[in-house]
Amino acid sequence: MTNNEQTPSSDPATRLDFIRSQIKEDLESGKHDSIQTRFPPEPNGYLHIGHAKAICLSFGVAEEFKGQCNLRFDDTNPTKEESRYANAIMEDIRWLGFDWDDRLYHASDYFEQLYEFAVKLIKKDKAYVCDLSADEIREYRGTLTEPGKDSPHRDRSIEENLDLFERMRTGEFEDGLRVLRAKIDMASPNLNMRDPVMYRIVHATHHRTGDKWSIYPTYDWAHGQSDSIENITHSLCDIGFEDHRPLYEWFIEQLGIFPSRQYEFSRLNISYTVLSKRKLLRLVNEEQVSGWDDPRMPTLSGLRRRGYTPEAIRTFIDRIGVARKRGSTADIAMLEHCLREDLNLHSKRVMAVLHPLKVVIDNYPEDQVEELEAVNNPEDDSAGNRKVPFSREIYIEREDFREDPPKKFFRLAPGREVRLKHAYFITCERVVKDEQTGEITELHCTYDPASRGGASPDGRKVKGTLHWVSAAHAVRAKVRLYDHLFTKEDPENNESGDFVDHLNPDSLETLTDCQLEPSLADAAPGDRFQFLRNGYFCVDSVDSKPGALVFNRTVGLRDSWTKIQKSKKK
RNA sequence: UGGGGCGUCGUCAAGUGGUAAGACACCAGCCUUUGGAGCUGGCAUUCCCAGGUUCGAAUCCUGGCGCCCCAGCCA
Repeated sequence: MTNNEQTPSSDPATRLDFIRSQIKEDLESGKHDSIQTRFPPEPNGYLHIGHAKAICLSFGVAEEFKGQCNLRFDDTNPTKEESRYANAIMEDIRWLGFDWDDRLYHASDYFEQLYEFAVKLIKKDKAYVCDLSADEIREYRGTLTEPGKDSPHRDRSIEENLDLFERMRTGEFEDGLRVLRAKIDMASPNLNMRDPVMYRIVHATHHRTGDKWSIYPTYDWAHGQSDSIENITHSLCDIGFEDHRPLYEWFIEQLGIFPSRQYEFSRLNISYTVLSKRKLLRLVNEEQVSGWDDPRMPTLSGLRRRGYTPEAIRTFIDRIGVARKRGSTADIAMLEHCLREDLNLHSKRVMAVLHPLKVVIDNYPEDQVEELEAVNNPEDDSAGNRKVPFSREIYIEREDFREDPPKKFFRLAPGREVRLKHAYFITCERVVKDEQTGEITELHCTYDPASRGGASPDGRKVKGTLHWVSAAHAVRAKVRLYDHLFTKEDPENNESGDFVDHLNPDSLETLTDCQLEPSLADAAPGDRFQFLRNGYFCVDSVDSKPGALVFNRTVGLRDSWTKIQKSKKK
């Protein structure tokens, strides 16, 4: 190496994880001139944030070390895979910010080559056709502590194997009647080496190859060989495949093809959610959520609809790092922190009252309307200002008033003065209640004209600042408040039953009578905002319509008031 | 009592023989026209345990203990 420009970071604070260290070493030693990775999703479901880790890693290291990352659909099981999934997967990867240029591949592109490889193995007496049933194969495999037994078909002649294998391909046999197996070692302590199945007979229409094939390769047989065909130098996968590595290498060695190498990293788990396709599919099928893109789902499409930014997800993935231990769970608070960090910098602030309480400002002229100046984003001067209408009747947040305020409650109460953000100081003079129910229906206040804009006219302090919306100008909208999908930190690993039992019954609360400032009237699907003092919200991309806006709460603001209250209750 | 992997703060995670990074969370305070943001400080005398080697060990050796993964013709 004449230079070390390929090192992604010279910052000593940014230590390389074990994968990047390996790559760096392979480049410096001259083992590889450049690196090639791949992301190999199976098109049988939607991508979730666990996949984002794999995507960021495989595409990320390729970028950092000036190599390439292919997108390869691992479509070896026609009974589970569909094109619609493939399309959604591509959309999600692009949304995250990665690109495979013209390198879109499919394991099914290699079926013919794989078949020839298999014939080669048969000719080397390293593979054979086995007539045992699935159950029998399981019995013959032995157990964790006992070796397996050789299949009675293990010693078939090469000619017979060749003939049978070809007839498997032509579709002569029924599903499950025979399989092609690698001839390795039925006594291996590694179960994966006990003559693993390479091909099974499946008469099903494949979403790309149609009815051309009646045999399909298994993961173990297809994956490593596909890697090798694409000259993948570093095949990154999750740690569940660790035990498969000897098999991965055995196939490559027997075939004498390009020696791709597999490296395993720990899969991502996140507290208060589940990250397994099988479980997510179940939530969808059982209609526990509205679909794969329900904003509560940890799928990329769900997170996107919820209002997450790709930047936040990528930052999160960077920060949790890469290691190779099993069973590590990132705190969802970390994810939410990365989200807020990004949203705080880039979201326009607006005022929206979620639980409206009417306030009449008695000393404010009846028909007067003022256009008050409001800062769009205190974190970003270039975001500019906007005008917000103010009038005699406004809405404030119901929880911003307490008739009998507890200690440290800085908001409105009888006789108390607070600031209306961007507007005036008001003092609560009178509380109007429903005679029957006792519910507070209206507040009467007076304002101090000298405090226009929210400035203190004489230096007097007000502890609280409230957001508000002019009643006459407000835009009514529906707002959905989302919370964690599960009530347990680890719903996937709970001895006390099924994970769906721990679904959070309050994961979605829909508010139908929210009052928003008028600038929001023409917000478009996907637009993100910070509702002042409330949190970050986005316009729902599916259900929102002009004139009937629907917002999703992406994540709340950090809320130290709620924290104070909770700690007092203890 | 088969094989593989892993044990460093509540969580994620650096550290590869020279005297425990960082992030999140948490706590205290400052500041504030968002109880937001920002800022300051605190937060592992100790690295699963026990021995050993060494001037010196989270890092090396020995022996324990604990947790996770593998018995699909799924990936």
